This record gives sequence, C-alpha cells and structure tokens, in this order.
Amino acid sequence: MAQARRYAGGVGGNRSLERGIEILRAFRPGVDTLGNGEIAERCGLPRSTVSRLTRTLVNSGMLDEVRAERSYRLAASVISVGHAMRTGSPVLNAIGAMMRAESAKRRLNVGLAAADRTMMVYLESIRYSPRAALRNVVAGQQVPMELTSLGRAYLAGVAGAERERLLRLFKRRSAAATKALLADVRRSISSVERDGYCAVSWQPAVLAVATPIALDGLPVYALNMSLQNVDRSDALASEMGAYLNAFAAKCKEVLASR
Amino acid sequence: MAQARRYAGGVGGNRSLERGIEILRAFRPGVDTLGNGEIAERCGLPRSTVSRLTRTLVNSGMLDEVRAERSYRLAASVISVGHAMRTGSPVLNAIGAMMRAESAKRRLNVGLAAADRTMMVYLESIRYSPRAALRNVVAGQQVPMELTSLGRAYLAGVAGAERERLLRLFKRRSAAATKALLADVRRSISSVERDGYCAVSWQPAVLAVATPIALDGLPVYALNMSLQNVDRSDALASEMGAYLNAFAAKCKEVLASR
DNA sequence: CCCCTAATTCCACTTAGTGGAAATGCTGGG
DNA sequence: CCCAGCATTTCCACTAAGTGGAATTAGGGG
Repeated sequence: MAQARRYAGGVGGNRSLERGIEILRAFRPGVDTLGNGEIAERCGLPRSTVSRLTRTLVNSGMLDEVRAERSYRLAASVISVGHAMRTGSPVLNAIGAMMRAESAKRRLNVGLAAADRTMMVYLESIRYSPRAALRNVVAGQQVPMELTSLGRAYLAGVAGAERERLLRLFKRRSAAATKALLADVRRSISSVERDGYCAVSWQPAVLAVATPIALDGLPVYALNMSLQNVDRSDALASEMGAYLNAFAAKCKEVLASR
Repeated sequence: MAQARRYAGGVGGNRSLERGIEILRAFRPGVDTLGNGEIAERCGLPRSTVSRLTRTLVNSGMLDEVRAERSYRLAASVISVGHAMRTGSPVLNAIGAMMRAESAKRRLNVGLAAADRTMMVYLESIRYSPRAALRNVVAGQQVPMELTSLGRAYLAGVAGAERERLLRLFKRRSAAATKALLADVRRSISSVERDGYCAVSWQPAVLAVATPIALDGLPVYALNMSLQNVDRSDALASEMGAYLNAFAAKCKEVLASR
C-alpha cells in the first residue's frame, strides 16, 4: 500500500464546500423555500450536516432564513454574483450589443448559452416580439442539453472525451427513448459539422437553429436564433441557418480580436 | 473554563464553505479573471488553501479555469442559481409585471432591491427610455446602501439593532465625510418615516425616490422610482414620491394577499 | 537554455467537521 | 390548555478532513 492515506483536497476537493454549493443548487427555478429536511433529502446529506451548512450560507449572505416556516430561500446576493459573471464575461461583453441589434434586424430571438452540467444556461436570451413592449431579455434560464439546438451545437463544439461523457449521462437519464434520442443528437452534431448549424424544434411551433462558438481560453458557447409560431420547414430552417452562420462569423471575428 | 472547546459549526459556521463563498464574491462586477494569488490576497487566505478551494469550485461548476493564464472566472452556473432566486422570489413574482407597467405609465425607472451586506442589489431595475429600443431591465447590479435612496429606504425599513450595525459599518468605511453623511442618512430615514419615502440624488442629474417594503416572513426590500436628466427639485421629488407611495400601497396590497 | 516568479503538491499536525443520539421547539388535535 | 408527534437543532466523542508552511513543479521572459 504505497498510498496509505488520501490527503484532503488531494484531488476530490473540499467536501464541505462541495456540499454547500450542492445545497445552493438544490434551489431550482420555481422552488421558493426549502427546509433543512427537504435539502437533506435532495442532496443526500445527513440532516445535522445540512443544518450547519445552511447556517453558514445564511451567515455568508447566500440564503435568507424564513423563521416562520423553518426554511430558507436564496438571498439577493446570489444575483449580484450572477451579475458579476455577466459583466465579466468577455464573450457577452463583445457580442451582447450585436445580438440585440441582430434580433431587431432579423425579427427573431437570439440567444447565447453555455453548459451547466447537463443543461444549457442562457447568458442572454433576447426574445423578439413585434410589440416592442413585449420584447425582453432573460439570463440564467436553463434548457436541457440533449433536446435543444443550443445543447446539440454545444456538443458539436466540445472535444471527444467530454462529449462522450455527456452522451453517456443522457443515456442513463432517460432509459426509454434513448436509442432514438441519441441517434437524433448525433444527427444534429453531423449537421453542425456539415452545415455549420443544427435545427431543432424542441417546443411545439418553435423552430431553433444553433451553432457552437469555441475559442481557446474560453469555454464553449452556443449561439442560437429561433422563431415562435411557425411550422417546422426545411426552407425556413436553412434560411435561419444562413443568418446564423453569417452572424456567428461576425461574432467570431470580433472575438478573435479580443 | 466551563466551555473548554468550541465545536465546529457551533456558531461560526463551516469555515471552508465560508471561504469558498468569499472566493466567489471576490469576483466583483468588471473583473474578468482572477488568479489564485490575487484571490488569496483579496480574501486574506493562504495560497495553498485558495488553490484547493478554487479547484473544488471548478469541480462544482461555479468557476471556469483559464489554463493559459492560470486563472479563473465565474462560470455560467452562477447565473442559473441567480435565475432560480429570481423565479423563486415571491415578491418579484407578485409585483414584477406591475413594476413594468408602472414604468411605462409614469415614464420613469422603477426598481426593486434587497440588501447584500452594505450594498443594495437590484432584483429588477426597469430603465425607462422614450426610445423603446433603449428600455431595458437589469438584475443584480449593486449600489451603495448609504448613498442611495434605495439603501436609505432599506435602512428605514429594518429594525433598530441591524440598522445601527450598518451605520457603524459606514462610519468605519469613510472616516472623512462621515459626520455629514450619517446626518444625511438619518435625515433620509426621518423623511421615510414622515412622508413614506426619501429622495436622493446620488448620481448627477438623476433624482430618485424610494420606500421600504417590510413584510414578515420576507427580508426588507426597497422600491424606487427615478428619472434621469433632471435637476433636483422638491416639487418633482414630491410628485414622484406621491406616485411611489401610491404604487407601493398597491404592491403591499397584492403581497398581503400572498 | 536557464533563471525567476507563481502556482501546486506534499505532508506532519491537529483542529474543524462529522453524524448518530439526545434535546429542544413547534403545531395541531383532543 | 396540555400533550403527542414530528422536525430541527444541539451535543459530543471521534477522527478524517482540512490546514498552511516548505518543497516542488511548471511557465514565460530574457
């Protein structure tokens, strides 16, 4: 036994910190408050441990305690960290304005997303509407990687090992429709390799096309364009694809010159 | 010595988790990447400790590693947590749409903020512009508590002990202008108590009024309205104050009925 | 190619964290 | 009003997990 002992943080990282982060992530969109019991269950942790960690998160300002119902909710601080992320992001800084202009010019939704485990998360999603008052911008929304154009473009953009790791995860997730789904994902990846983009209609009457943006020193991003209230049509998809390719080229140019 | 030993997490909380959160917070808006050395300095931690904690944060998906420059940046995951916070927030859910309508109706900026240590952070800041294309919504931006109407309204909304704690912190921060500043803050608090709102012109040519929203089971929020490109005038301030009081009353009504 | 700087790994030390068990504190029913 | 039942928090013996200074390794510039 050459390696008798595994030193803390040797490779697995700091356990308490990992668990604390997992607790924050247990607050998925839509859930308001969580009690220690529910957190313990969701994260698979002993209740006493959760009790201590949530206390710490309250002290650090990441959780607010709701005394009355003995539960917690995410505190406002988490969005200031989120804001810091967005203002720091060199990609969003470089192309955010261009995205907004493009959305207005082409009259469609334009989005930029990155991977968050097996989901894609929008750094910015510009929702076009003919009625100016209804146009809006969302950040932080998650969509499933394997089902969306955004996610499949991302998969096309990452190197072999990481891609295969993710595909294996999808397999484990939905045992049933897996065969067909994976084939479909691979078809989208080929589509990106062939045409530069892939088209997916994840939600009814919404057609989306996406393309990866992979530059070194940066994680892989995916750029998409989409339109509501349309039927899936190859003609429309290739028109949007052409717009997207042109726009992505312009973005990469801007990004290459830092 | 009755209490010989302080048990871990007894009251201070979990150290590693606290430190990890502090590392995330070291990424303030505008900073793109931070190296372990710089993080160590900013957080006052030993470099080896930082090295281990940043590794953990990368594994947990909260940081992206920039190999080339041996540094880190906030990962996209942080905005998905931020998004979860916003979608979970019962206050924002209840009055977000009303705020947007009010901004359009009154043709001014409307914001909702909560406290983050000694800063106020916008859950939503609706920036009005006559040009529809320039209207936008920001979340997560921080403004200093002691200098803004938002912050002072917040101070007016929190109970004695917490308020005094914060005032002491401001004192420690800016030794010089403290006397006058604190007096000004107290004047704003009185203004809230008397008129329901306070008016402050923190940035040149911007006039803002704010009022606290304190409901139990929830942290104290502050609601504000503001206008750019105007001179400070008491007439304008009291007109805006009246709008704000009316709007805040409507909000509280909606919030009271859950 | 080699120095210099900064990050990472090593490792002896021990404290900070752990989790089962006991205690406490709410809540709703009788 | 009190008590049963449940959930959360505190206690504490135990020790593995984490710590930080020292040694090492890895970049990057001259």
